[in-house]
Amino acid sequence: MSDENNNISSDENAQIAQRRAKLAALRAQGNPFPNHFRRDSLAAGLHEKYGALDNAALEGESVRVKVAGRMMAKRVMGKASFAQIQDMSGRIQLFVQRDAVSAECYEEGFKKWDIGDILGAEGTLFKTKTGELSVRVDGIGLLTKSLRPLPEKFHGLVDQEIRYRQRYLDLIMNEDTRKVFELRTRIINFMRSFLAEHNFLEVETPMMHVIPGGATARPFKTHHNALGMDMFLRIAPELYLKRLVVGGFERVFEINRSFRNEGLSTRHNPEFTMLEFYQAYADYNDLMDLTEVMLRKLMHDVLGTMSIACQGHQFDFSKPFARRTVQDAILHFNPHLRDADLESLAAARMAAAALHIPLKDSYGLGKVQLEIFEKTVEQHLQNPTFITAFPTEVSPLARCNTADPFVTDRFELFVGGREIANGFSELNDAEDQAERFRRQAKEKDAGDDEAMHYDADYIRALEYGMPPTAGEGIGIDRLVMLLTDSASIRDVLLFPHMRPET
RNA sequence: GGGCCGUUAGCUCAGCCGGUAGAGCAGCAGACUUUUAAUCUGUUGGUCGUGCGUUCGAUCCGCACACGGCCCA
Repeated sequence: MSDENNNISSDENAQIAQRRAKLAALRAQGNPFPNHFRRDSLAAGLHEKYGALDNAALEGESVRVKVAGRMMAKRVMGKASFAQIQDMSGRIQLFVQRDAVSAECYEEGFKKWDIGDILGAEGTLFKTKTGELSVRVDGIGLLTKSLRPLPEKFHGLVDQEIRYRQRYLDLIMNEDTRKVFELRTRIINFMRSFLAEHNFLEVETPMMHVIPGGATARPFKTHHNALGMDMFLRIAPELYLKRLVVGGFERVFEINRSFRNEGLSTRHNPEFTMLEFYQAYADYNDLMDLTEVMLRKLMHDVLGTMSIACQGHQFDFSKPFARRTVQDAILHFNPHLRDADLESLAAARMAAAALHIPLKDSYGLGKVQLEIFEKTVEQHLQNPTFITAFPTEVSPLARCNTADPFVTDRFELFVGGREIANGFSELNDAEDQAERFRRQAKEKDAGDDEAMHYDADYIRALEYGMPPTAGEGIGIDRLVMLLTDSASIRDVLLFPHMRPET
């Protein structure tokens, strides 16, 4: 180990120096980072089990406990002190008396320890005269010396930047933050077990792709040294999951990261978590039904409510989700438009121009319709709503509708004006898929760097035959934002992407 | 990418018309054996985000940059 002078950070201050001096004194007496203490209780468990008893009953049972955690409060009153330690479950108060732990331990140990230090303590449970369940400590030790002072006890840590950059500190200080991430995990666990119960097989597919596919997005590029080749971080797992359906895994899902090389915003992080699942012998209507059942059960089981408040709006999951097509939705929210305005490219372009929606010359009717939809409809889709029949032009992996091949058998689910899920009956016609890849490749050659590559192996897989299948992707981060009332994706990512500190 | 706002002690925040900075908490020293934002007495702590400019003089005014927040594309 380096000595004290070699290893100091640039933001040292007097308080840290004082703690380093205390640590140096501890080192002189022995190992200041012992790892022998074993607790037998967590704070929340004690409150749950003994919180209802009065002091007479508690003292009568003389319950011995060993607890450990970070000291978050310390109130010294001469020869007795109160402290609060925080563990993974919550907080418990310690009552530390000099005569119960020895004068040596009290004066030279406890009184010199700092808020933020990690302690182990044992003793018996009792209730103070104000009724707080506490441990009457008869043995206590320092388990880890903390060198940095914690934020102020009352206001806590408020600075957004520090909360994101030093999430560990945010988690120490803010119970709300801990709750968000615990809920995130419960949401993901729910979906995992829901799908497993419905006979879906969880799989892991490559995150490093030679041909990035499954979405229209710019990829991150990396390089494989031994193979001497560029590779891409995946923008979606879709094409690999469908290869597995070809292979006979007729229900598969994956929950993991994808990467898109785009800007950062309150809704975009370069790496984000998607759930994708695929079900053979099902179509997009089956998946809408499944999604509705899954989200309702998620609300019920995990949140315990069918109505959620997010950013000042209330969303109701108790009623059947509305379902309407892209065209119907456009007409509904633009009463001045009529069917004819969406039926030819020229008319749709005029309608878009009247709405001040910028278009590129390359856009066909489908893309123009989608632009109008995004600019005039999405924001109004507050309660859960499935939008169906997206134009084929903007759905290169989806199966065309049999009656109207201009659109695909595809849906997106919107809540609070935001897309939560995207699913469709899969295109399993290898020749049609090859033709769509060729069109995408042409657009890529023409300069659209978000257009898809031609994936010959994927076509080969389809040529063996993929059963009729429907697939869906759910943006986990955005779903968690919705369910935790979070304004920014950074609030639901433990370590959101940040520019380097200066 | 554009607009607006922010950056002052470890943390949360003040700081008037430009005259080298304050509070609370935390820390340090002391008192205190049922406190809980403990209390009481005393006290340390600052390259005011970075750089340039204007000025006799800049935390304050101007410009640029960095990071963050909000809104827009």
